[in-house]
Amino acid sequence: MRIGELSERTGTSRRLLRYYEEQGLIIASRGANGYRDYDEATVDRVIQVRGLLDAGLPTRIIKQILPCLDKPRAIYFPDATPEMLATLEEERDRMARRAECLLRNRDAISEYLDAVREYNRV
Amino acid sequence: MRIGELSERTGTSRRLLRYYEEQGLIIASRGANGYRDYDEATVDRVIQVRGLLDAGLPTRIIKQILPCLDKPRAIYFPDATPEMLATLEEERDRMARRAECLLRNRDAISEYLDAVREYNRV
DNA sequence: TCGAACCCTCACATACGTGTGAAGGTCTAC
DNA sequence: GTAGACCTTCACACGTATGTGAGGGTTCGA
Repeated sequence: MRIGELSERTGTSRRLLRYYEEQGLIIASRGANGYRDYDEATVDRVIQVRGLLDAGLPTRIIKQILPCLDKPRAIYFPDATPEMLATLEEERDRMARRAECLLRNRDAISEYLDAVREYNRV
Repeated sequence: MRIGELSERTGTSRRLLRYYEEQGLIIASRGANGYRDYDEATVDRVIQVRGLLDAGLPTRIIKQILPCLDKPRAIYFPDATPEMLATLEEERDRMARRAECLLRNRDAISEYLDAVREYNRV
């Protein structure tokens, strides 16, 4: 699939798809004419990347954690240095803290909305 | 308390404290000499703001949701227009989605780390 | 064969959170 | 009264994710 289709199917501008490639988050083979050629799985990958970006992670980190997120990651464990594992652990904890913060504040907003609705009903 | 103390107690540069004020996230009264004067509650507020920023929310949004997060927000309900309520609801849902994404990927990382550890043990 | 609709690279632009430093005022302790 | 530590505003700079457009090649249908 070419970049236009991937763009439409993921709701992501062509510019950003090229940027993600530049950052090493997705890969594309090239046709004889130089056009990028994506395979089907890239759709999901782009959606995942966007989710992580929207969740506040920089591409640098996303690039690091993506290999752990591949579905059939089974057989080969890349040269996972202890430092890299430590980084991953750290990042995992950061993510947990972020999620906690988000949920806490989400609840607070919900409470507030409930209170306002109650107030307006009376 | 002056900006230096607030900076130390929140682990936030003076520059950023001034920026948060400029963005309407915190307020400070001024002494006769022009120095900012913060009250005790500002410490918690700054920490909350930092958490939200780290969770990926822009100051624009944080400014909007902060009023709902004040502890004794009881008595007055500000002129909560329907549009603002809708925005809040939307933002709440976005936060939930982000949190979900973070937790999902956190779990994936955990799984990966477990697998690697298992692999290295054998 | 022409035009539309793709694709390419390159480069400049913007918003946002943040750093850094200049130029200068205030306060405190020696 | 002077040095040092604090404060002020202002302004320029950077990294990151994104937009936009120029200049140019390719493909395909009328």
